[in-house]
Amino acid sequence: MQGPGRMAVTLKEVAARAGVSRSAVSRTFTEGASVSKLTRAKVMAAAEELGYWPNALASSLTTGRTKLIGLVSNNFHNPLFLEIFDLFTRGLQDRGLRPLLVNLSDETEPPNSVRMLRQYSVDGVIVASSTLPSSFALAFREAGMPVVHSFGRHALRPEVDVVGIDNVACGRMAAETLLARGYARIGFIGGPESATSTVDRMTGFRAAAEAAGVAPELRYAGAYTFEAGRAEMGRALAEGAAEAYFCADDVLTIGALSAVRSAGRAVPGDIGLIGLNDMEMARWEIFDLTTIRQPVPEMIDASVEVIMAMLDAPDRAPDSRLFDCQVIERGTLRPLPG
Amino acid sequence: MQGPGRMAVTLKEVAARAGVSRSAVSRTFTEGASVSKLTRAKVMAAAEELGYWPNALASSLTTGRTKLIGLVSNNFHNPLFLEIFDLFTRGLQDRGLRPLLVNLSDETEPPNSVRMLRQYSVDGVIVASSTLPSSFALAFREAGMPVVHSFGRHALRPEVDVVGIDNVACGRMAAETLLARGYARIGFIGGPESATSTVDRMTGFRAAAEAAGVAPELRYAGAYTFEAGRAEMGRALAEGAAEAYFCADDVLTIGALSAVRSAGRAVPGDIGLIGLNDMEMARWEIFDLTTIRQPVPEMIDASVEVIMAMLDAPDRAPDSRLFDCQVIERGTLRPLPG
DNA sequence: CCTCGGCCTGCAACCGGTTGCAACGACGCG
DNA sequence: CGCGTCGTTGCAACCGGTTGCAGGCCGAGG
Repeated sequence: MQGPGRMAVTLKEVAARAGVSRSAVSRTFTEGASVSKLTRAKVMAAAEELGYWPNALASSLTTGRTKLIGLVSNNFHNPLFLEIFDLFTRGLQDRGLRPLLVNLSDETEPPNSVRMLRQYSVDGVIVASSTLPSSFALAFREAGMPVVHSFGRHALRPEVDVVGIDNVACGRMAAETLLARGYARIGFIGGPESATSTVDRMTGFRAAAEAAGVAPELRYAGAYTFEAGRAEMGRALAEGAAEAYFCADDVLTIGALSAVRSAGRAVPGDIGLIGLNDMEMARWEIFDLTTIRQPVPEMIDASVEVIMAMLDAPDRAPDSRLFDCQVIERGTLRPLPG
Repeated sequence: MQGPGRMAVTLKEVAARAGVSRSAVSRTFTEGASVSKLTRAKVMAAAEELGYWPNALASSLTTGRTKLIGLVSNNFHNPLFLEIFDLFTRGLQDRGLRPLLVNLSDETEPPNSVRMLRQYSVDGVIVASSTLPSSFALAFREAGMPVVHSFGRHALRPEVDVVGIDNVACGRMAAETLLARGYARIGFIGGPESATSTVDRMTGFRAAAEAAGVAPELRYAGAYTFEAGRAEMGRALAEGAAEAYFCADDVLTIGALSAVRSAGRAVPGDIGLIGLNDMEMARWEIFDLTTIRQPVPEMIDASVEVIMAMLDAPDRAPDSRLFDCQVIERGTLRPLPG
């Protein structure tokens, strides 16, 4: 049952033991192939005794399928991404796919990663990042791999499949939420100015604010990190802060919260904060963040489904799937009047 | 230069274009093979034009090396592990290895994962977990794969390679740190009672406390999570808490901190806390955790080195590499007297 | 009883590389 | 000039599977 363990058992050995041809063994392990009950039984018995399982890499040579999916990201400092990796690995595993994790933190040009992913003949690539330029996803697609860019930027005629949220709408939603609560002077704290997520959220935020006749304060922390959020909020406080801020990411919001508290001011008493993502930590009582929830599990599920679909129909026209976000009321904003 | 992109270019096409045999092409791309300067140049030119790179999986068939390393874990809810994944992926990538990420959160028995890792012929396996039972690492080794258990339990005659810390010593260090600061009634809050890390840390803690003539309060939160830590600290407070606690993990400590603060008591004024790990978040000003630092980057570097060594000498006797930990003084313990 | 069709089976070629081996040419040396 | 050596090359077999094809077997139908 357990098999000899040490070395890998091959098709040939099973065939010999079962007294059938190698093809028969192969067919026993291939979904939908034509094998008689008897042969299958003999093969299974032999396989069981030897502890045989087909070598996925060898079969990929002829089938052209490795069931390997490149999971590429550069966000290894945002706790949200631990949740994301958890969900992606489970989602892929559940469907018989294997994530090949690629860390692009130090990479600025696509060619290296394209080459690597090609060398391993991944069946598809999931780019999970809100900060990687879309040139990466595009380069993968141009190299002939099915790609989905999760947490990427929406476009009307996208060049690669995107699963994301409407960042402009989220920015608008944030501004409206603040205004509805009677905050008059409001501000935005973004991440890297180069990240489309920050740009779009700012755009929506500003538009909604201006539509209501207020000119928002616009700030950029430069990164989606605690330290960046804290430092930027520190500067805001020094310059006479607004009454409430929309921080473009929860971890940024937590940094801002920290800065406000250690300046001896209260949240939401003195300054209101609203974040974005609703990562697990946002629920932690010590933060109790009011934030805009991004439906991460649903988005990841959709991403995996898109990749699955592309495995069968690689040349489908790319599509953009947007998910609705929703304000989660917790304790960093004063309540709605009335 | 970029090549046609669409489909994968093969050895044969390069050989044809360069006007040489397939072997010549293969040898051009194999370190240390015998090829003349002229042939190599012709091959490289052809390869460049076609955008050829050898298929790593095909070559693995004959070489027996995939350069794939199984990175298996079940800790997808502890922010420390995001740092760990970051460092592991970089460390592996830098050495030309590729992490195949395996999420064992729902898995209780090794056979499934053994089979999966064998199907993909990984060259080695890194078990990165402080809560997975050692039976997993052992099962991988028995299936013939080089294994290193990172953050695993130390043993004098280990059955698999281990890279870790001396948890008993850490427990002792924690107790001594608390006692040196004049805390008289001290307690321990562990994670899952089944995790060896919790057991060992408790053992050391209790031993050092008893050696000083104090009987520590022993508690178990049941998991290394914020909520568990918060709930357990809540119970401790309700039952009349000790003066200071050693929480067996930083995220647990943060949970405890949250409970203390929301009970209207102060840290470290009313209750002292010391954690373990020194994850990034511990430094966040809002927590400012006094904690025992585990040298994670060094440990991961060592783990990767061990795996590399095993690739060349798979039957080396397993060894246990322990790293020293160190108390990092921050703001959750009162200062040393005097 | 013969024929036809469908189900199984094994043969052999193939997937994209690697490698042992023998042959080949150039070169140095006696 | 003959010989041995070395570096280089291509052939062919092989890694562990898959799959088109043709042939064998069987039962059903005429």
